[in-house]
Amino acid sequence: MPRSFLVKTHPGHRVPNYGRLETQRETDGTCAACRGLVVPLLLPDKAAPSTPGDPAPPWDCASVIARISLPLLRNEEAQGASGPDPLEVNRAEPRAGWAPSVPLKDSLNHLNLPPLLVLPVRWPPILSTDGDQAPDRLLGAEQVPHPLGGFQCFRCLKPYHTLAGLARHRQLHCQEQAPRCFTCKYCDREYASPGALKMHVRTHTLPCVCTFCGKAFSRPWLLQGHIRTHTGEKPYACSHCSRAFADRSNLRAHLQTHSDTKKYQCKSCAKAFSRMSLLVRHEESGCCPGP
DNA sequence: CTGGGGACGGGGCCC
DNA sequence: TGGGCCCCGTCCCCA
Repeated sequence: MPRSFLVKTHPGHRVPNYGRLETQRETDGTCAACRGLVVPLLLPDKAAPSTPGDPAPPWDCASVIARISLPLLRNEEAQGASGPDPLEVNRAEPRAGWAPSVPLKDSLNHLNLPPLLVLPVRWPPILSTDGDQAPDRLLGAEQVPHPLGGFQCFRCLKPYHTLAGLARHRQLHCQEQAPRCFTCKYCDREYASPGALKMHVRTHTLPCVCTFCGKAFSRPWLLQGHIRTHTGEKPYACSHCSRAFADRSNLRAHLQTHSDTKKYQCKSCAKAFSRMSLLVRHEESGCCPGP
């Protein structure tokens, strides 16, 4: 039984470039749907163009934020729009080297994301011609309350201090709705992101080697915990008894033994356990025979 | 069979 | 963007 319990499996495979996974940074490992720009919820006033019918400015992110047309990003309106599809129009004249592998409209549609938190940064912008592009309209009716200067996820309202943190968080939503399969070449496990696969691949390559016994680990902090088994260091002491632990998780599990309330209860016999694994083992032992 | 400790994998968050 | 750290969770083993 593998200890990797968070392996994601999806139909279909996508084998990444393992050389890059192991030796280089992934510079563009996000799915096409993730190739968006997460913008601060407060847009500067100067972002709004002054007059309708302005010629398209030089392509840059700021101009996209300022000039992108909200309705054109909404799924139902994009699908029901009359006349040439602006996304199709844009697709007809891609900037050399910037075309995404998945059409922008497709990536946005299947995501069903609220507008304006996903903006095309590698695709010619969608320009509005009605001139109604004030920041409040840009944010749209789905704007949620937020602290000044902060960043907030539209989907789950989770606040973030930094743009980078929100961007990373948004990738989770992308993965939820547009799972990609990155398969490990060592064990065929599949992951939703190249970063997750890269982390997993380290469990095969094991770059962190113990100088005491030569045992190898995937991450430095795992090695640190292992070295404590040699040194006997136990920095995590129980506040209820004199026992100490080398691993904080084990201290946490130990603290459960001091607790009067046990979190995991058997549905059949009402017996409670301090750990999920104990409950599972109890149920598997035959206490809870199925119908 | 149960309780508990040891070891470790993976994701999220912060810097 | 990567590393460090934390948390959650699991499996293995032993008393």
